[in-house]
Amino acid sequence: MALERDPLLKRRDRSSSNRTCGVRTPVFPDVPLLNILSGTDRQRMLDELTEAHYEKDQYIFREGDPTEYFHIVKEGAVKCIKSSPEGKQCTLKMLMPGDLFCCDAAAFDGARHPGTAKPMGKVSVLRMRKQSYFDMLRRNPEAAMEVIRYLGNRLHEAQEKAKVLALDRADQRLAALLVDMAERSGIKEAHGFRLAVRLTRQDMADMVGTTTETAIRIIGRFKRDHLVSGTANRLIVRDLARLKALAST
Amino acid sequence: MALERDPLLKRRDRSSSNRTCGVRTPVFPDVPLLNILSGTDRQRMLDELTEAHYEKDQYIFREGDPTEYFHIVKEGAVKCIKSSPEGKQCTLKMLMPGDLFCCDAAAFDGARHPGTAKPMGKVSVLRMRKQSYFDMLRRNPEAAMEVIRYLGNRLHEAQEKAKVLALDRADQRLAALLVDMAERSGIKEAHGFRLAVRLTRQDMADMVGTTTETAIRIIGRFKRDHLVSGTANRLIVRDLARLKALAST
DNA sequence: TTCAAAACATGACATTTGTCATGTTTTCTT
DNA sequence: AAGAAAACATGACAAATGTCATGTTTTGAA
Repeated sequence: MALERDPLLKRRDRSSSNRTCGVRTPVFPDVPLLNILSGTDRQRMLDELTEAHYEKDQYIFREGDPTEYFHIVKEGAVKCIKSSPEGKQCTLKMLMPGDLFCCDAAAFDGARHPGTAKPMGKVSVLRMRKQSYFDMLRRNPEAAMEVIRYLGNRLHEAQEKAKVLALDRADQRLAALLVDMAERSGIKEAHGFRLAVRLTRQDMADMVGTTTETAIRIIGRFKRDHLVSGTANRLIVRDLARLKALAST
Repeated sequence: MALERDPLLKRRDRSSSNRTCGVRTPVFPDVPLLNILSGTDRQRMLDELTEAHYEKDQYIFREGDPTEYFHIVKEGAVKCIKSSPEGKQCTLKMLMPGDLFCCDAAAFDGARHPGTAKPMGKVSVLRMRKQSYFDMLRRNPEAAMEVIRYLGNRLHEAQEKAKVLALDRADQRLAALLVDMAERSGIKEAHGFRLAVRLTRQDMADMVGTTTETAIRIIGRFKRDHLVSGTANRLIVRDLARLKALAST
């Protein structure tokens, strides 16, 4: 997933009012939504997209906050979390570069965020006031179609996740998680795929709906069986095939 | 949720080629997607919507089938199910009158259905070939916006479901299900809300990701505590408040 | 490099849930 | 109304997972 700047913008002098100070609007070649537009419409959207940066200990927004922006992940990983009244919490989705968020209905009227968005480390996101975003969609049916396509995929993903939570054991869910992470953000190394995102046992537990202890024990077993190695800072998925088999036993 | 016919169509002579034989195209006042259109566009959509009927033992479509239509539930309830390789299955969503399905991306290119749609009893659905549907969306940005809104809500619903599966115990999940069903399809009676949809313990188990036995035991407890009464044919939710409290302990 | 904090690990035990077997009640069909 | 099938019920036990306590290793900041 390339992260170069849009050549069109390379040395454009930006004067948009709500941009991050001194930063050129950056753009991805790999965000279909941006590539659908051309000409004035494209320029207009680029003008209204601004970049924001966050650190690990900040929140992009929290459950219950009013929805102001539509977002695109530019760099880094963002997790979407929800908590229960008892204080337990779960991670619904790990957003990677190119992912859209808040592209949906919750943002339509005066709605509030149904979950919290928190960076996994340093991240940068592109964002746009929701009114401009909706105006853009109304002017560009193809862009709206792209958002429908994206939301449809997210819905199927969420339903697949619900299925896994409903039917699979903790070890299968963890295996599925490792496979998914390796395929989405794994960097090929001598003995397997190193995960680009730092993932603690706690993070994994939150992603598959178990406790940290259970995740530790299961990953421990996986290590003994040479399916994975390492720890959060340098987690390596060693045997994708066997993990896949375990996930869908 | 009123189910009257659209007065505009009351005695129109229909000659559309792909309609169900001898049946007038029926329309809902309560489907926003249909009310957004007007004039020729509305008429055009009505002309292309046809009605189909199914019985309990049939499938509307199955996991893996090619996607041909966009659908709207007209009458009855439809469940969306997914199965695991081991043969276990879960119900992801109960679609009620007014719900759209396959309004999403899976239907875009040559994609296949990610799950199965099965009637809970006699149902009728309105449907439209996906090409016509997409053309309609491209011509009507407001309709596309409505689909985005609908998909956004469905996504949040699915994520909420994943959260509940990840964090709550079986009894809390069942309580949440009963509250939801009572609020969405409950008919007020002397001692509570009677569910309009026939729901066996098995159905409930599939909806909350447990086994039938566990569901039976828990509902048994609920009966002893006067939270519910009756069986599939006549299930009554008696104490919504206490069920709600249990669901979000 | 050192030290505190975070992450990882493990044991013992409790709780929840699943599994299988068997029997009763309700519902549906004829 | 009768009989078959589906739904509901319950017990005994097994397996999976959670909880709590305690100790070790790794990581990151001074």
